[in-house]
Amino acid sequence: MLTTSDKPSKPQPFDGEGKLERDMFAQICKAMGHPARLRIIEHLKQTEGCICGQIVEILPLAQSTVSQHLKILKDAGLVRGEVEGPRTCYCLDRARLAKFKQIAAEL
Amino acid sequence: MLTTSDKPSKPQPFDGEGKLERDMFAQICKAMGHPARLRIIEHLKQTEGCICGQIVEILPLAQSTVSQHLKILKDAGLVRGEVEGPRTCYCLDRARLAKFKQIAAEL
DNA sequence: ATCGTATATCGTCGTTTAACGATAAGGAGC
DNA sequence: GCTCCTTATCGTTAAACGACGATATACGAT
Repeated sequence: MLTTSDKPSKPQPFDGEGKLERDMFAQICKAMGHPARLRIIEHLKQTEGCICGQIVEILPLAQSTVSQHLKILKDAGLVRGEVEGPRTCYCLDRARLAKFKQIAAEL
Repeated sequence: MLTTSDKPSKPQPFDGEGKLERDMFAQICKAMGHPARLRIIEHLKQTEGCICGQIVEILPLAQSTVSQHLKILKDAGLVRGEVEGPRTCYCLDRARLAKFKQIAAEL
């Protein structure tokens, strides 16, 4: 938890408690720390699952670049991709996004 | 705003409306996308202004590295540093943090 | 004026990111 | 079987990051 905790008074390398959650949160933040990826999240938010190709059309970026961004979002757990025949359908992991919001809110 | 907007139906380079706020939010996210910087924010949160040296003691990083992290946080507007004689007192910009939370919440 | 302390900045190095084009892999349809 | 179409991955490049030590700067104190 990122809430106020008892300080261990020992200057441990990075603090044990909260470290895992902090690292996770940092990864999500990092994933969202790029306008193109935020744009993708916004779009996914209001479309409830869409084909990768559509995302490519929205952004002024090459298809391979968009694929990279999607991978980063997937690695952060913010997005899931389900293969659907020859194409892939991406959708927001709303639970994950909610988790992010929750941690952010108690920051 | 990151809320639902009318789609311009033109694949503009990145979409005009919301771009500024999105870029700003992306910068803040990026700044928070590192465990050490999150750690700094957490500490600043519960100390209400503290000397740079204290932060250096908390983190297992060199003084110059910490200074760099503080600069990044300052550039993102999350932190303010006031020179106080020979030392510098850093404190959270809580309004900025609130802004971040607000945008995050309406994501 | 000098010394010591605290902080910022510089220069460097290795790693990662962001972008691209080109290529491979996996179906759908002929 | 081939041939599109869609997406992922590879290889490359330039730029940015993260870390460090060393140095410069700015004050307080002696």
